[in-house]
Amino acid sequence: MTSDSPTAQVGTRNTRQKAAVLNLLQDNPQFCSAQQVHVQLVNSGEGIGLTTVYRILQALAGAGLVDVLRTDTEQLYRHCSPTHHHHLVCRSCSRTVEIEDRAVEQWAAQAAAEHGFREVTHTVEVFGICAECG
Amino acid sequence: MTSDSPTAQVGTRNTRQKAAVLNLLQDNPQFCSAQQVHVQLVNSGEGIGLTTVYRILQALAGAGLVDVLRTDTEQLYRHCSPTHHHHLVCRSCSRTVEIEDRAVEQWAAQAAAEHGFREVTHTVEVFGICAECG
DNA sequence: CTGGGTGCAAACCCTTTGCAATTCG
DNA sequence: CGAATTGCAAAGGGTTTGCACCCAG
Repeated sequence: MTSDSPTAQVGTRNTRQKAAVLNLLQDNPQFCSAQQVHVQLVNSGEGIGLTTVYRILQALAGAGLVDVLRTDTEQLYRHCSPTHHHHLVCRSCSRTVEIEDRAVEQWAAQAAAEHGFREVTHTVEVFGICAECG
Repeated sequence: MTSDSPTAQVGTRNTRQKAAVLNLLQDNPQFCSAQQVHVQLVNSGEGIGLTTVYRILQALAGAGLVDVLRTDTEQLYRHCSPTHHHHLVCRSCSRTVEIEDRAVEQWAAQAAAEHGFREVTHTVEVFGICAECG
């Protein structure tokens, strides 16, 4: 938590690979796995290794530029707005909507405080079937 | 759905292994991994295979008798009350408190409804450092 | 008896790491 | 040039599966 700059540096060098990953994420508003990102990049002609995709994705997540969603077996990444928010994800088509509400934050903070917990964080994910899939 | 026997809904037979796992979980109010459960059972003299622990834990989770919490690398299981609730977990010692608040449920339901989502479910986990560890 | 349950070992699968070659600055 | 970055191959690590044996009903 040491960088607040908008285009927070992910590492110190600008490489073709980083640009490619970041680019793909910005065009894709959906959650996708590291492997999917890799395949898509390779298919679109970008020479990039799977390892590198993992490393860049980790760096981006650490920098808060992408959200991470854990499923049963893998982690999904998605470009996101820098402000705190949560997701509403369709169980069927994975369509994702960012949602936000201060009430939840307050509720979490208060519930934690009541039990003497400090340095509170929370994870919230809402799942459902979207209108299109319904 | 009424269950009189402790191993109800988890397979069709009552075995020593199922009873042992269920027993351990009931004595342990904390989240613990399948591997931890296995080690504890073996140390206490219960002959049981790791595979079996995994299978029983899965069955219990499916039957709603235990909660599942996903961390970076593993899944933690914990005996839980049958009613809907969430957890407040200490990042340091893993002490866990069940918390509940209708406001969150309503918030999630409403947020989903606003975007046309149906069959809504949600996952909420609150993390912090408990008083003892602070 | 009979089929669900068990358990060992090996397979799985996503993810991470070792290390040499590459490339940005 | 020098250090950060890349990428292949191989290791890691929790979880699942194949298959033969076992035991609750």
